[in-house]
Amino acid sequence: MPKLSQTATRKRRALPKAERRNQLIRATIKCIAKKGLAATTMADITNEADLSVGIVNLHFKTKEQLLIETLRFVADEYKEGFDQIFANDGMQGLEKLKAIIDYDFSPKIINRNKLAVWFAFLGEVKARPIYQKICAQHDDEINREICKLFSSLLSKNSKRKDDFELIASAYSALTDGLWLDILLSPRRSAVEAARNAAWQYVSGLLD
Amino acid sequence: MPKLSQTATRKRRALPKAERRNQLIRATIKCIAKKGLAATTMADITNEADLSVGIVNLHFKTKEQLLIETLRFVADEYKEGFDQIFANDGMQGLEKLKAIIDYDFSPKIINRNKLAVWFAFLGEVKARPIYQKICAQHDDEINREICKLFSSLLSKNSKRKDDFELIASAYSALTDGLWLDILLSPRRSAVEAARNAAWQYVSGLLD
Amino acid sequence: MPKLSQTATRKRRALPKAERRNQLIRATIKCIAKKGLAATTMADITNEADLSVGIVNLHFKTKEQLLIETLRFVADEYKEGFDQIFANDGMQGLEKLKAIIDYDFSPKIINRNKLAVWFAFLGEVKARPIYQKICAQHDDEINREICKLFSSLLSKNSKRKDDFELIASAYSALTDGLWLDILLSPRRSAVEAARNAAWQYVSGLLD
Amino acid sequence: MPKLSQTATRKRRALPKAERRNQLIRATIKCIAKKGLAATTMADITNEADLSVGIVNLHFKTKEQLLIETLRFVADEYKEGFDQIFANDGMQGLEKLKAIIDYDFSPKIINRNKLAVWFAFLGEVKARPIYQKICAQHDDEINREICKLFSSLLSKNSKRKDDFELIASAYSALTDGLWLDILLSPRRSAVEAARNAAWQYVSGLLD
DNA sequence: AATGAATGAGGGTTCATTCAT
DNA sequence: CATGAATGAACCCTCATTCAT
Repeated sequence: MPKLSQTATRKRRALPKAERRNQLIRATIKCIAKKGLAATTMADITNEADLSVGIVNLHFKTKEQLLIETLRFVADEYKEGFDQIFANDGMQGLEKLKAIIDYDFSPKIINRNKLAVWFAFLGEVKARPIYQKICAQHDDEINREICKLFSSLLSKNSKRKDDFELIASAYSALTDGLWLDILLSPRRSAVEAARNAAWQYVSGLLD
Repeated sequence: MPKLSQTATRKRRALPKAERRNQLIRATIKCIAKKGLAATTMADITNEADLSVGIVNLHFKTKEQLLIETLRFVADEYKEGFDQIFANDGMQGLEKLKAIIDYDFSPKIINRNKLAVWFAFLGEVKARPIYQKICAQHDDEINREICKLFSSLLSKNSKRKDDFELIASAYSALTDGLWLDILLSPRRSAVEAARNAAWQYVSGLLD
Repeated sequence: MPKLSQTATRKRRALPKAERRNQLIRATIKCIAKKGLAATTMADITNEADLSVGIVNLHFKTKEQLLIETLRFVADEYKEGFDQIFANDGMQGLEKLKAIIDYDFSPKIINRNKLAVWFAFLGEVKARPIYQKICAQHDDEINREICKLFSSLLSKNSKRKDDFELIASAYSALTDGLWLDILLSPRRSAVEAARNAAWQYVSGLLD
Repeated sequence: MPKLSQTATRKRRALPKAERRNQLIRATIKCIAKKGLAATTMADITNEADLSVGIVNLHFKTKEQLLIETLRFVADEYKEGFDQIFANDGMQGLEKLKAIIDYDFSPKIINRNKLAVWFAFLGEVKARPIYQKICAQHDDEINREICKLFSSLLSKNSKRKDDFELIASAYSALTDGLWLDILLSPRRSAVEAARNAAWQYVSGLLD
């Protein structure tokens, strides 16, 4: 039982639940990018959000839950943009692939904070199946779409026609690897080079 | 006649310094793979090594130091095998590249524990420049070698001749991405598929 | 993961495990008597014992465990003295009962700290079955002995002969009630009065 | 014609102050019985009462105050019934004592929730003088009445005539002890046995 | 009068580090 | 060299209290 009669409160606010949750998730992203997943404390996060320490347990039951929802947030955000492109029936085949590449290396995605968060969670995946599950969820859907896309793109290429699955995997892996590259070596030119590399891979396939 | 049975030694026999260090580093790798970088404690590590908690301070100044040396150990190990291939003058061009690919997806490298450790550290890179530095060190050298290799391989390919740097980056990124893929989805077939994907990429370039 | 590299330690000691445990249990008794079960913190206890906060989790897994063992300690201590009297075959019947009464109101038992601890735990019994279980364990044995004693004492009393169980319960309840009385009103004379009351009850039965 | 169905009122209709207080005290009793004094939180209480957390502060200044008033509530309730018996001039001597015993082991008093609350507070008495004071208040008056009763009952008993104070204390202690017994071992028969034990004690005195 | 989001001191617990043995 | 009991800063989380609504 805690000591009775406590000191008074200082500030005051009151926001819709969803807004507070987003505010906290955004703060979490910043902290993970700045200090790493291992070293980020609740105090860091609530400090960053300029809120009191107690608030996290009000909106997320535990720190672990906050982290999970943060990962989900980042994953969902990526998936959303991806889906928009795929849902766009105005684009077809190569044009769509081009759009995906542009998206994958656009400032919206190539944000070192978000990349850092993404790879921070990936780094814990082996030890935390829940992270794995969250990542896998979107990955499967994305992979299916990419497969379909390559399948149609390669349908007329008698030589590569049957390799579309392998090629789709390679394409996805290439993207992941290029992202990691960007995270590791934040040269200004890296993003452009990465996009070119992705594009070169793709165009090389379609000769 | 001396007694055959000896009294159990309470204190472990002193081992050569280097051996103890290796023992601890191997335990660290196992722990990080099992529990993740964030959740691995000194007690976990010394338990895994079946040693006392005090011993780490004896061989490594701090936990941080042990982690750094663990990362270095994994990085060095990879580099060593890589260098052996490159130092082998008996192989040339495509043969060498083939050897590299075989190596990159050989059981020695594709060990889920080591992959987990590798990506665990990469996940903290943005927050811990020291990790970044350790990774970059080898990466630069490796990249230089890969560049040289592609430069020579593509020298007769008028169309791609000037893109060897881009291609080398793409190749490295592809490898990283495929490793990540294997870590994330440990299907038995993944390794073979990954090797094929890498090889397909390479062979596609050299048509 | 906690911050790496910590500050140095100040004091140093090293006691046999059992001694440390006893030291902590004794400190716990003092704290509960002084501040109550609800308000006693781990810091209070380790302060009282002049030890560091971390030590409790070294010798007892949790605070709850420490509390349980403290209750057990107090209960065992009482039972031990009780058993000594009952095991003493030199005493018989009334003499033995007299010895029990003397014991029940001797300074060893009538120690306000221990009484406070005892009733503090009893106060939580409805909510914590584990406390209940610990108390019940000894109580059953003690009750059995008291029953036997009264059974033999009353065997020649044709009027009360069959009520020995009821009387044994009443005797035990009376003792509990008198202890509570002493805890509540710490007049100096209370102990003597309590002993007299117990004795009067007993002697009244045996007229 | 007015609509028959009314919109649900978001805010509870204001209740007379006294009623809300009682509602909260009753909830407090339930919670203490269920979770113990130490583990009962304001949230538990307001939940149990199906009210908002803020309301306690409105009707009781602090948690401590609510607890104190809860103890007072239980104590007052007992005293009230007791006083009614004593105020009843229709009964005299033994008849009155019989009524007291019946009352002490009637379902109104032998309610495990209330017993639990009562002993929960008693368990904290040494540490919280305020609880002690509340208990003592009634106890003194009750003891005086019981003394008077035994004084008159024993006036013709030349042997015990002067022991009426000791006997009154013993009687009260016996009752407390029997209550504790009931709290600890909730066998169905315990209440009846307890009443019998109390009655046997009393009748034994008056032979 | 009533609500419940927000606060933050304080709680129990963990764990890297130290050092007497 | 090796051990492991001891330390204490720092962690996550709880919960009595406040106050804008």
